[in-house]
Amino acid sequence: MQHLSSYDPIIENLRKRGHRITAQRETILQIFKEEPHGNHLSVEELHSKLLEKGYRVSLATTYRTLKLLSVLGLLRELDFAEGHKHYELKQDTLPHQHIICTSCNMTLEFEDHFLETIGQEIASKHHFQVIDAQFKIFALCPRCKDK
Amino acid sequence: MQHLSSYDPIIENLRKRGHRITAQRETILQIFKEEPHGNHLSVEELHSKLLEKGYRVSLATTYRTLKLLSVLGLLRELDFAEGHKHYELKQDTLPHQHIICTSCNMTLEFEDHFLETIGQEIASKHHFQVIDAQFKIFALCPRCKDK
DNA sequence: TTTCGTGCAAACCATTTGCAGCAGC
DNA sequence: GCTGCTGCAAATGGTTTGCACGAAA
Repeated sequence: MQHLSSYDPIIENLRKRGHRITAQRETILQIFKEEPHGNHLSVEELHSKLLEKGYRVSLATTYRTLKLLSVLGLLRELDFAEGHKHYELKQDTLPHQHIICTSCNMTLEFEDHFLETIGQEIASKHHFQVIDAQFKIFALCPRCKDK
Repeated sequence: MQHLSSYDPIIENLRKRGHRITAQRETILQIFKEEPHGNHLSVEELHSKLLEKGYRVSLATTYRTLKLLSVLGLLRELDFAEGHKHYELKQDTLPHQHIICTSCNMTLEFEDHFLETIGQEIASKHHFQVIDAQFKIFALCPRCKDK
């Protein structure tokens, strides 16, 4: 595939670490960039969007790409305990965390001005190097709690 | 099975909500109570301990019991993103959270004096009813980060 | 006696993997 | 041209489920 020279920090990151820039990887990144800010996608959702748009990327490659980008710290891997994982771009997103309804699986993002910092402090106290700090509130949403 | 009249809040909770008190459920709770404070067990670990001690509880029942106790809010369901869940007793444990090494899966607990409160505040602002607030720091442990 | 809970084995489903061919560099 | 990446299909592994039997209340 021919690459335009448009600079992209994630692509650069991949290149620097010796990973190849393939059409599949660029396409997957493209989908994430088109998502509303802070939105997260499950593997199936991402794969469906790829197919809808006419790109032919196998499920296996989708899994492999998401895993790679997560390990490299370019994606955030979210687990809402409903059987599959969700992913969101890490760059450009304001720090935010999630409330998950354990009944209907609805999720809600809320801004986070200081949890990030708290995570850093706690980690360095124990000599750990932070990759991602996640605060998850499992709860019943307004609709479900009234049942 | 004959029950001694020893009072146990979890057993009482089950009884009140119309669930039966079976030998399997009592045994599983017993294992958790014997664990060091704040310790968490995977389903397989729990099942192995059951068999080691001579109790015959099927894997299926182990899964069903853990699910039930979690939904009832008596166990805390923890997901460390390594393919399976962990569980810990919710009663009697001081609020604590986890740092997880994404390389070797080692986990470390740290006390938490205020994250619980923060979770409550955020949730009520959005009219959610908290079940469990989990703060997880994914990081590299001292040993793994030097590789 | 009436459910509910359990054990067993089969089913499920998200994710991973072996391998041959293709593409990035 | 070398090697990593991809697609495909099969394998894997944690978790769930249908069903008949046994136990709690």
